[in-house]
Amino acid sequence: MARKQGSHAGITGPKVQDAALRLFAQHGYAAVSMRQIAAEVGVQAGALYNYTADKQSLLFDLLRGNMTELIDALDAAALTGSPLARLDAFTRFHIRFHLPRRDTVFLSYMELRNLTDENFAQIAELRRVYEDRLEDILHDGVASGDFTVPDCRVATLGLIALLTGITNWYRPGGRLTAAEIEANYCTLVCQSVGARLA
Amino acid sequence: MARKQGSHAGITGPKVQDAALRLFAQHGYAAVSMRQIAAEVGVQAGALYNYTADKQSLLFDLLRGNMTELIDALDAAALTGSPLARLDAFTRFHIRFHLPRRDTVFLSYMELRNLTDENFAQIAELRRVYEDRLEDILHDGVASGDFTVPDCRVATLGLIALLTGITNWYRPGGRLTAAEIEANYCTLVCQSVGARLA
DNA sequence: TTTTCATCTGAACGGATGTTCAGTTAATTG
DNA sequence: CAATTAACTGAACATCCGTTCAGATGAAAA
Repeated sequence: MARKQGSHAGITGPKVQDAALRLFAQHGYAAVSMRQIAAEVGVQAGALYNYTADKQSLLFDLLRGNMTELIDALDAAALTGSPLARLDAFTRFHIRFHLPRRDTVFLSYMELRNLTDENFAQIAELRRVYEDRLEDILHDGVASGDFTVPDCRVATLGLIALLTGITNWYRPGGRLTAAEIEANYCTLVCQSVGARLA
Repeated sequence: MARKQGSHAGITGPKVQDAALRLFAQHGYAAVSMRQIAAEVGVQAGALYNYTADKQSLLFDLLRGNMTELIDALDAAALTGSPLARLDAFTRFHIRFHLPRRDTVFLSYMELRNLTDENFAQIAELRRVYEDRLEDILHDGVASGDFTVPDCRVATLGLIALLTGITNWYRPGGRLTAAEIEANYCTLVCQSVGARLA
C-alpha cells in the first residue's frame, strides 16, 4: 500500500508541522520520536522525510516561523502615541499573540538548547530584534520623563519574562477571561516602569 | 576491575547528583543518557543504580531537593515589617537564592513535564507553597492600602516569572553585578504593585 | 590472615532511535 | 488508454537506550 486516497503533500506537509509542534511542546523535542510524529499524522516514519530534511530542521523551522511571525505582527501593529500608550499596546499585543499559541511559545523558550549552534544563533537574533522593540519604548519613556526605570535592558528582559510567563498557567475557560488577564498585566507592566496610570 | 582505589559511596553519590544536574540542565532530561552521566562521574552505567532507583528518580530527587531547600530558606529568612519591606526582602531573597543555582532553576521550570504524574503533583504542590508566601505579602499590602494590585494571584505568578527569568540571561561577570541586578528588580517589583518607593 | 561486604565492571537484554531506500500505489499527464 | 510521477510503505541499517546481574575487586572487620 502507498499513497492513500486523496492524500497530497499540500495536506500532509502542514499536518507534519502541527503534529511536531504539539508533540514537542507536550513532551519535549528529545522525548519525541519521528515514529510518534508519523503516527500522529497517520503515516510511516519514512514519509516524514518528504517534508523535512531531518528532525532538527523540524524544530528549527517551527521556532523560526514563530519568531518571524511574531515580529511581522508587531510591525503590522505599528504602535504609536505616548510611551505609556505604546507600552500598554505592546503588552496587549504580546498577550494576544502568545495566548493562542501556548505550544509554540513553550517550544520557543524551552527547546533552544536542542538547536544546533548555527540555528540557535539565528533564533537568538530574532529574539533580540523583538526585545529591542520593547526596549525602545522604555528608552523613550525614560527620556520623556514618563517612566522611572533604573536599567532599560534589565527591565525589558524582566517584562518579557513576566508577560511570557502567562502561558505557563493560563488555561482557556479558567477563572479569568483573556481580557481580564490583559487588563491585569497592563496594570502590572505600566506600574512597574513607574508610569502614572490614567 | 572493580572498586577503584579510594572510591566510596559517600563520594560517588553526590557526584552522580552533580553530574545529572549539570547534564540535565544543559541538554535536557530526555536528551541525557545514563551512560553520559556515568562517564561524567567516571564510572560504568550500571554503577549508577547503586545511587538511584532509575533515571526518573534522579530527576525527581533533584527537583524536590531544590524546592524544599527553597522553602526552608525562605522560612528561615522570616520576612517581617511592612508589606513593602517584606516584598523588597522577598525579591532580594528570591534573587539571591536563584542566581547561584541557575542549573537547578532551569531544571525546575523546564523539566516538570518529564516527571511522572505523581511526581509532578508533589513538585507542583511545593511550588504552590512558595507562591503562596508571595501572595500573602501582596494581600497584606492591598489590605493596608500600600499596594494597588487588581488580582493578587495573577500578580504573584507574574512576579515570580519576572524574577525567575533572570536566570535566563544572567552570566557571572556580566555588565551588572548581582547587587545592581537586585536593586533593579526591587524597583521593578515594588513599582509594579503600585507601591510608593521611599 | 581470613572472611565479609560494599562497590564497581562488563556484558547482555529487548527494544527504540534517526535515517535511507527500493519498491508499490494512486493520481496526473499526454 | 499508456506513461509518468508524486506520495508513501515496509523493511533494513547501525547505533543507542534504560536496566539487570553474575562476577571481580579492594577495603574493612574478625
